[in-house]
Amino acid sequence: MERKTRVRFAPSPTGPLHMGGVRTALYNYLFAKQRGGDFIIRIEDTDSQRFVPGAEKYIIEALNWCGIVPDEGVDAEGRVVETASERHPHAPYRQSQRKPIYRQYAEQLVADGFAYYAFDTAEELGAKRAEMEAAGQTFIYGQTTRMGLRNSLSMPEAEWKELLETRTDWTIRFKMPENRVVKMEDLIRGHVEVNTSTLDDKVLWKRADELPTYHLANIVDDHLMEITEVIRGEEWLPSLPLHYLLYEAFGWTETQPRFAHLSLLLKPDGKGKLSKRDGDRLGFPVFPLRWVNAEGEVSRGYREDGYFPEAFVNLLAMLGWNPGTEQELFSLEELIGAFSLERVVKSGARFNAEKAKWYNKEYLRKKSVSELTDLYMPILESKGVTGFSRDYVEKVVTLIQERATFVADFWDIASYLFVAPKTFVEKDAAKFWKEENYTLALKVADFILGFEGEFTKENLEGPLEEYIRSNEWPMGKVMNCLRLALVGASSGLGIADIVTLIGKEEFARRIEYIKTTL
RNA sequence: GGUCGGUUCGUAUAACGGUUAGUACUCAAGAUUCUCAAUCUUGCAAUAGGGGUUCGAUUCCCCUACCGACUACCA
Repeated sequence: MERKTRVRFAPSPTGPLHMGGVRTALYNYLFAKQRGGDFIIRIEDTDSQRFVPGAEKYIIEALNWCGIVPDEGVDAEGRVVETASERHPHAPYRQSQRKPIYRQYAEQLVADGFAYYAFDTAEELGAKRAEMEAAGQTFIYGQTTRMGLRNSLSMPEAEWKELLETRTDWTIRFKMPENRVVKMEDLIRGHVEVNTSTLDDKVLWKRADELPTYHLANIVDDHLMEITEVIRGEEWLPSLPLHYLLYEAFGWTETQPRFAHLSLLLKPDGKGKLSKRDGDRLGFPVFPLRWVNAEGEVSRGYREDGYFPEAFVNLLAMLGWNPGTEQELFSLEELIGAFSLERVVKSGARFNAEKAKWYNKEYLRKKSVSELTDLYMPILESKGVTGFSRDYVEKVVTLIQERATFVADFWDIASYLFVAPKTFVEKDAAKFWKEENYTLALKVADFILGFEGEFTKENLEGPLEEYIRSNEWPMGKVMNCLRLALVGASSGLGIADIVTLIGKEEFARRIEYIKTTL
């Protein structure tokens, strides 16, 4: 039976979504869309201790910014997403709201002999663990130790049944079978085998808050929501055998989803996975959107740093996946068409900030002048620049578009097209602002001021160069002298471009100013 | 420590037994230009080590090294 593809991204609202998380969501989304399936966002908030206010909203907003919109799930306001005309038998999508669902499944496992009640307190277990570690050993709650602990397997029935009633801090643990080899298939890694004798009895459900742990909630929800493929981070690979066993215990193996475990994003330098600290240290964002935590600590975001969402999505897609061709630039739509789990790389990908910038630069070049102008206008305003027509700004943008990586670069590249330079680069001035140069340059300035006919680059450029050449003046020196007056440095746009853009009067003003200054 | 996963230029990756080991980013040099940028050209640079299997291994197997994840009443 061919089932409709349904995948989910299941973040835990314990903080802002890391770019690695966005990549996981993206791969899920691409996989689903390519197959005409559903992409679901499920919030895994079963850990009341680590809940962070605002995190869920952040996650939804971040995905939204990337163009990753769910077919089912919750939106930023916490509403159930309604697509098309379909109703959602799978709601709610927040595990805390699904609380009543889980207990029966956990109890069913106990009844069927796949799980048991455990009454050891966290303190008792902590002490045991410390004790074993002191002796150089590792404590695991499992087949070798469970009979020596306090649970419904080791205690007389009457006794544990009483504890079940009187205490509210017990748990339900999975009874890991002994010495069984679990054979698993991963869509990315292939065949994986693990012997259950190395595994412990994981807690599935907690009486204290009447909530399941990840493992139970995950399996139950994936089953109930008819998930067909689970694409998640590599950190889950070690618990895959447990999940297989859980599907088996529930009798759900027929509809068990297929699994794919993605490798992690690594630090650009040194060892370990990419962390929040790396961004601060190396100067790039680790999060899609800016985030301010409860302590007021700010983490920068790709959006706020000036990355286009298309660029961000593109660079993320290429971190651990490749199309098998030499194409590097992909729109979301193209990614949907080209994506495949078979071409996802097994090894961890080291993030490279330079390449990230390159992507943005490419996307900036593809943008329309009009769109870039829309983005640049507010920046100009924030610089206190007013009084320039949109037409003028568009002309500026046209000239500098291919020189920039971010829209914010526009100002650094060509602020002199809006305001006269106040300072002059000393080194450049020393090199070009010499008498033998500027006497000539001032004559050229007079030529420009006296230029008749329509004042455009096309009209001016030829005659201007011709004038300098015919006099056999040194082109480079003269031009750079003028540039110094116009730009404040000996680098920048062509003289004809600058002059025709700022106009004769402003040109004259800058020439007068530099005469008195240098 | 144990379990599982991984290892191709600095980085991202291609080559799914046969290539002068390709491409992109970065970096360097040159060309071009009134400068800078852009652009174009060229260059630097890799199969972790050791054993097998094979006519032939980047590719398959084993060992070692290194990296990573997991080893919570966290996800």
